[in-house]
Amino acid sequence: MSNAESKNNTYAIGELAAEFGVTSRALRLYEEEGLLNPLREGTRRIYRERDRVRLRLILRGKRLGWSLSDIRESFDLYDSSLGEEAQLERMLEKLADRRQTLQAQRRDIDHALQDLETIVGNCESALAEIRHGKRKARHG
Amino acid sequence: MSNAESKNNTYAIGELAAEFGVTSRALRLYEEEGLLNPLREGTRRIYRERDRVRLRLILRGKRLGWSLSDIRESFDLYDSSLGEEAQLERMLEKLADRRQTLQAQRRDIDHALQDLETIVGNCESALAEIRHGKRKARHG
DNA sequence: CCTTACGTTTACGTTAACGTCAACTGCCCG
DNA sequence: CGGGCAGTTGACGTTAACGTAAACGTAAGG
Repeated sequence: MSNAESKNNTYAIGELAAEFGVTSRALRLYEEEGLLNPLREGTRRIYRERDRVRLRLILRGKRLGWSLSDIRESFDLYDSSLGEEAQLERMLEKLADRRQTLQAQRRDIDHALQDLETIVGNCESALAEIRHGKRKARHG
Repeated sequence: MSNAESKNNTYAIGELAAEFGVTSRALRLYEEEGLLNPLREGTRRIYRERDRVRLRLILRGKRLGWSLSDIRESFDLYDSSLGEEAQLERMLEKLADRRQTLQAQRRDIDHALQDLETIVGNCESALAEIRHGKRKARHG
C-alpha cells in the first residue's frame, strides 16, 4: 500500500546533465568514482530518482569545495549508518570531525560576509559623495 | 602620535610558512599570483603584518573552496574601494554577487549539517540498541 | 537506405595548485 | 676555511577534475 509510490521517472544521461547544468562527461566520471550507480539498458545508462538525489548532493559538496573523494566518503557515511559497535564509534568520530569542519566553514563565511559588508559600506559612501556633487569632498 | 604604533615585526619565509602550516613553495606561488607582496632585503623576502593578514585571508578563502584567482579578485575589490562612479557601481554589483554566493554556501552548509545530525541520530540509536544487549532486536 | 541525434568506450590534453629537485648564494660558526 | 642552514630561481613532476576527440553502436525518421 505504501510502496511503489515513489516517482518512477528515469532519465537519459543527457537529460540529467542538462537539468543540472553539467556535462555527460562529468556524470560518467562521477560514476567511475563510485558516486552514481545508474541502471543499464543494454549499454545505455538509466538514471533514476536516487541518482538525481545523489547528484544534487554531489553538486552541493562541490559548492562547498569538497573533492570527489570527500563526497564519496560522505556517501559512505550515509549509506552504512549500520554496523557493529566499533565501526559505529569510528563513524561517530568521523561525523564529529565533519561537523567541526562545517562549523568552522560557516564561521569563515560569516567573517567573509562581514568583510564584504564593510567594503559595501565604503563603496556606497564613496558613491554618495560623488553623487552629492562632492559638496563635502576634501577635508569637509 | 598615533602612527608608528603598528607592529613592526617581520618574518622570513620559513617562519611565516611554519606559523600557518604551509610550505615556502606555496608562499612563493601566492606571490607569483599577486596575492602577497613581501619586501626584499637583497634577494630575500621580508614579510610584514600586512602579509600575515593577507595570508590569513588566503587560507580562509581556500577553506571556502575558492581558487587563487577568486581570492585575488576579492583582494582587488578590497583594495580599490575607491574610484569613479561607474567603477563603484560595477564593484557594488560584484559584491552583491559574492554575497549571494556566500549566502547560498551558508545554506548548503546548514543543509549538510542537518543531514549530518540525522546520521548521527541513526548511528547513536543503533549503538544504543547494541549496547542495550539487543533486548528489542529483531521484530520487537 | 542514409542521415541525424544521442549514446558508448578509450585515450590523450589541460588547468590549478602545488611538490620536488637541482644548482647556486649569502651567512654564521667552530 | 669548510660545513651547514636557509634562502633564491628555474624547471619539471603530480593529482584532481574534467575537456576533447576518435571510432563505433543504435534507434528514429524522411
